[in-house]
Amino acid sequence: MDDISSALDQGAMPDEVDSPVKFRFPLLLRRAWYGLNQAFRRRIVHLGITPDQYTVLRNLCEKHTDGLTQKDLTQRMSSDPNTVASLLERMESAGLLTRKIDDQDRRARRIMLSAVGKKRFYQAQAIAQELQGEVLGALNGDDCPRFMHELGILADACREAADRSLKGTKSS
Amino acid sequence: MDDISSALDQGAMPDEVDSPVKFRFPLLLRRAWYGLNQAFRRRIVHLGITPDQYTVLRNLCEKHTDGLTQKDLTQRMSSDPNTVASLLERMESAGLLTRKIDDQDRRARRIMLSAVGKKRFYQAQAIAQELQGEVLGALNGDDCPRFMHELGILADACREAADRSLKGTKSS
DNA sequence: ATCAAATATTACCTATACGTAATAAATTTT
DNA sequence: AAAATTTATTACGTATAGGTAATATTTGAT
Repeated sequence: MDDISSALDQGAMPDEVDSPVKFRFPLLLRRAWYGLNQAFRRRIVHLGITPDQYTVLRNLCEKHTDGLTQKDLTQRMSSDPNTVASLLERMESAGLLTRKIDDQDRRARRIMLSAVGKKRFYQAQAIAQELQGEVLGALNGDDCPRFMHELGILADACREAADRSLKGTKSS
Repeated sequence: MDDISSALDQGAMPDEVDSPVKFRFPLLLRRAWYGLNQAFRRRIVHLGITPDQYTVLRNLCEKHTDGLTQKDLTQRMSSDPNTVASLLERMESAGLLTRKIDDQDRRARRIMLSAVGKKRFYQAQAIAQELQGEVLGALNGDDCPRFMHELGILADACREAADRSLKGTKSS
């Protein structure tokens, strides 16, 4: 504890020295995610949906055959069952989708896009693509595929770290 | 609208064709951010703080001279005044920091880390660095600096897009 | 100096994020 | 097949994201 205090009272911040603020992964990730989300939220507010609701619509549109269960959606959205449940509740009230008990598994609920939901998705998709174009335009086009590949690797590593962090608490 | 419906009813999802799911920026960003956050939250829950509270502590530790105002913190965290206000309220109740009216500007509140807050930060920092090491280890070490540079560019582009999206609504 | 515009914060609201516990239905075990 | 276990969802609680409006203060214009 004395080490800590003295390190603090001197000028040198170990964290700063090791990795300058501009290059710290969590900071950049936070900044990018919140910025992108805020931009998108502001651009689609007139459609009466939020970025997360758009994510739901997109997932349903991509798998429109028989709809999806909440569990499916939870995984596809890298989200949480509780979050998805209340999200879908609001979206059902707003008439964007329907939820009915699954025939095969009566515990599960099958989510189906409504006509309104379908329409809202396509309206928002145009905006999403425009925004994505603006943002990715800041990057050299040639660098983009490699960057996305690496971001995918890190995203997987983050999810695995999260899963590991849970198991450690429960089983061992 | 007919175009939309017919496109939907055929098998081809335009979004899928243009850019495979695995490479879409918003998806990857979401996955990485939620995963990293969840992992960190699970690893520091025993310290009685959350990832966002850690971010506050880190910012205060890096600028420990005179503390920071809520406005300063808001900008440094790429966050929102409302969010920061309630965050700090909880942290003050938890004894992690103090808030007092600024001498120069009596509208502002100057935030100062407490001894407990300082201690919690250094406890959490060790965990944060370990986690960051695990995650970044998934990436080739040589690729890391370039990747971070590019992520920084995209983060800035996202923030600028968010700012643009706000002004468009108000002035023009 | 005074009044208007800008600014830091709070108050209040809705939408997530996600932990724990309860519930109900499916699956596995004995 | 009945009981124990697993699993999909809901119920409920706390923390964060962020919009709008109100408040207090500072700054700027007259």
